[in-house]
Amino acid sequence: MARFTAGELEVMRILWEHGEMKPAEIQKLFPRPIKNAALRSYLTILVDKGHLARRSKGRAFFYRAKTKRESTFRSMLGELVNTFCGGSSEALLCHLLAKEKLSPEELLELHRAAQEKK
Amino acid sequence: MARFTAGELEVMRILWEHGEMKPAEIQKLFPRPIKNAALRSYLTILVDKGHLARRSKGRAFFYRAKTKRESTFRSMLGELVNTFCGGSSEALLCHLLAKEKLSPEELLELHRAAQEKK
DNA sequence: GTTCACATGCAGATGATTCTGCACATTTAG
DNA sequence: CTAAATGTGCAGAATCATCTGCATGTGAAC
Repeated sequence: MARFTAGELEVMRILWEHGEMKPAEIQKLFPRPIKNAALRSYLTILVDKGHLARRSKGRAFFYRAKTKRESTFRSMLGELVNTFCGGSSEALLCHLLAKEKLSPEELLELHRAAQEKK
Repeated sequence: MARFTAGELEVMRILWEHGEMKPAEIQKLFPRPIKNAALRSYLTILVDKGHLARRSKGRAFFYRAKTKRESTFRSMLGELVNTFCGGSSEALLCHLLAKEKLSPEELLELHRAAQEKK
């Protein structure tokens, strides 16, 4: 559902973490130097797409994420799984387990943590 | 490293699976109706970017993937982990374990499978 | 040879993404 | 009041992604 370009995602990450902000604040947190006007161009597009909401407060506009971090994560993870793991998460899990070099004990600990999270 | 658009990824998936092909063959396997010329437009771009190689064979051009499926997978997975899991795969693992509703036994079985894969 | 199917070459339209420049409004410092 | 700093509005340039149309070339069937 939610497909973002690299630049859009940089904006979303900041707003997911910091809540409601105005462009100049986002600009300071941006992972690379970006001009204020260039950043506002991203913001306008994201508002048009419905991913951000904005409201006037004082003399500035404040922006906040409407599209949730968690649903974007699920959507992007789903696309990855579809493309590379035949649509099932099992292959992805297997890949991660192989890569992470976990002992069975660590794995079970992780499993317990996952159960708690639910 | 390797960043693909949705359309480019559709092409790459087919070539990863089928090896070397000419446009008309790719066209038949394409997940949606696409005109031959539109498809060739993708192919040209992917060759320019270095993701595909092409060679003349008979009267047609044949295309094959230069960028490997496995490295693209790693790259996209890495980006996902960076964006949503603070750069460590652990949170992703945890998320997947919670979602997959595995029993500890199934988990250990998966773990064994992962060890073997290495 | 003629004709048809298949394949590429090329030019470019369209819209999205990314970014720039400049004008103007408002707050704050002197 | 004046000037600098900070904020937005707006117009649009540059590039890329996606797709279309038409011309041309070549092999195969007749």
